[in-house]
Amino acid sequence: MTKQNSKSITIRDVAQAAGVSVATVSRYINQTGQIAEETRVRVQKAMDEMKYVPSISARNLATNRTNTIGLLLTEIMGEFFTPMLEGIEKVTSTADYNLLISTSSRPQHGSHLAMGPKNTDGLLVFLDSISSSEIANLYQANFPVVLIYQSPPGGMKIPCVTIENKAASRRIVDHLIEVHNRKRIVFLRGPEDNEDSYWRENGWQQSLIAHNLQPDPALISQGDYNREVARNSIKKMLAEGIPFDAIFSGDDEGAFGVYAALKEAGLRIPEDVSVVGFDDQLLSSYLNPSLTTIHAPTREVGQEAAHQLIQLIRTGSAEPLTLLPTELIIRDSCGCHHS
Amino acid sequence: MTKQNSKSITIRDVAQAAGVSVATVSRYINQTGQIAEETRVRVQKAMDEMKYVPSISARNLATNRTNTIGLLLTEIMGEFFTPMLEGIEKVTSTADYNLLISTSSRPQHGSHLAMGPKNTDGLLVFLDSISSSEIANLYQANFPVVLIYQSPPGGMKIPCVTIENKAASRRIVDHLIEVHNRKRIVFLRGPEDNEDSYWRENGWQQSLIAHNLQPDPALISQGDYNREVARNSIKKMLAEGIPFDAIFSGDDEGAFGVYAALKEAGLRIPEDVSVVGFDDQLLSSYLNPSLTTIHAPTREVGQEAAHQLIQLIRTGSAEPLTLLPTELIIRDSCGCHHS
DNA sequence: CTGAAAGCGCTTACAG
DNA sequence: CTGAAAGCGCTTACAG
Repeated sequence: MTKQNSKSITIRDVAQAAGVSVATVSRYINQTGQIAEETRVRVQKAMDEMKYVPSISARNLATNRTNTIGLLLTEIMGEFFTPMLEGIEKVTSTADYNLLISTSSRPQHGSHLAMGPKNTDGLLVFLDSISSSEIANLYQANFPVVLIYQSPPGGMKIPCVTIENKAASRRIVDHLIEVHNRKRIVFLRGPEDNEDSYWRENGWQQSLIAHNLQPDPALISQGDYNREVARNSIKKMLAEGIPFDAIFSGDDEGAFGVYAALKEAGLRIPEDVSVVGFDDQLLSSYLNPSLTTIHAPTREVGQEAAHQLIQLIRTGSAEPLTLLPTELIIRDSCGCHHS
Repeated sequence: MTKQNSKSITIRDVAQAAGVSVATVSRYINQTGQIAEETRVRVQKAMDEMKYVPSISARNLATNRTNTIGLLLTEIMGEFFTPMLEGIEKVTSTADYNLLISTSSRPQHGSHLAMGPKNTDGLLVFLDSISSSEIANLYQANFPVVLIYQSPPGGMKIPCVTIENKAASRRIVDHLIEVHNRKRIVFLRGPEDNEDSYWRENGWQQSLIAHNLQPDPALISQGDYNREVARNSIKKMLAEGIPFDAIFSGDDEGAFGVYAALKEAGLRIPEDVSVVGFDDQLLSSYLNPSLTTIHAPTREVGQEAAHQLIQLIRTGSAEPLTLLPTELIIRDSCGCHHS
């Protein structure tokens, strides 16, 4: 075992060196209570000389706070996830919170969730990383939680931050129909029960109806927010001879798979098939042709969620629902800018 | 303030309910020491009924361990970073360690580094996220540290995990020369003092020399592992009329910028200019043309680093240097597979 | 403005 | 196999 600071210096050592009580040192460090100027100097000097670093564990135990925020995920998902993490990290670190990340609950002897009131001050819960009943437990314990990309189950009043899906989806499908005269537009669904996907499909449907086009169930297929799944879905539709002239993939990730499937089939984008996505990942503008999509402000979602959680921790209340605006990004894959 | 568990249940409550001492409950939870079967049952039952969750802070204070690993970064960098984080997270969570992430040191009253012996059991230090003197401090305190993509400064024996750069770089340049008959090959450097970039440049140079081509300083330019910087560098070279027929970008990120610059100039890849990179990011295979590059096993780097750190924490020693192999990935941008 | 002391919830020799 | 008790390093009423 590596010995860690065999004789770590404590607040007691500092107090002694400065000729004051530990209470005074504590007050100085935490800037709580008045302290004579002369005393401050002595304490600071002692701390500097001894290179004192407070014990977080002891502080946590004494205050019943942890100063850390937990982030719960199912997995760290590639491109999509990174900007969100950046946003979260930026806000939490600025507010002097530690960020604890956990992708899977790791039940231990006598524990239930890897994170909770005992080791965090509040939780950021991404999508369905934990079950509704676990959310309910936290909720009942009045423990600060903010949901990301997921609205609270069954009537719980848990703050949630997510993005506007439906109107944007409707707009992108409108574009396909009105500008590019597409009539048979495939919708590639996300994973089952995914809220975003639900609203995106809803937007797709409304657009069709508004243009007197009948939503054809045969044009709805599984994309799962996954390249390979999307790719196979399109291959299958092609093999089955289902006719279509455009594809609205529930997310960009799926659109990448669509590109592959279409390419393999010798179909051209956008001449033969218009393709549009949702998310506006980094990659999307680099595709050939560049992908027309809807920009989801993922980074801002992360920031906003962290903000709300910190506010919830500090004041006891937060915005019930934060709906971040999305934006239509017209590029080449729909048929625009195309000679 | 949100009240957290106003009356949180403790080990004392469990002990009382089970009719044993707290010592026994502690032993049971930690599986240290023998306990009568009958007693175990009673304790477990009490824990279940009360939904007991141990206080991490108290445990940490008592044991002087934190069970968390700190990850120090300069920033969370896009695509490149994600796989590494995945690798790290996987290993740490499997070994039941918490992962604490910090991108910037946030000096507080009386503290020096956001992470250290007081709140972590060991540190994963990525690139130059902290200064050499801080590394030296940790080293002298015999605190477990593993360096990622960076060798230890001045003779310190700190374990390091990184990738093979030079031989792979030499190989990719060889390929450009031998297979595609390129003669004026640009090298786009990474950020100043970046070790990887140094060795990649070294490989580039050796390949040229081995083929009797004089390394031309005019062909070395700044890429900074950054799209825009790389793009501007190439635009500048083009404007200055410096002739070249291939570009070896120090990393894929820069190669993306190269694509943009070449495209703007009306130059074709690979017909007019071969382009190759280093890293093999997710995006690279999706570019048009797909990017010939060197695969850096970033995910494995993360895993391996976490492994080494945990070993270091537990046994007191680890592999001094772990050099992960890289692999040449031939795609289209060099000129292969091109009719 | 400062100090003595209790308490936060665990772990761990030390006895038995 | 089990318990009593000290100790981990802080914070925070309570007095003064």
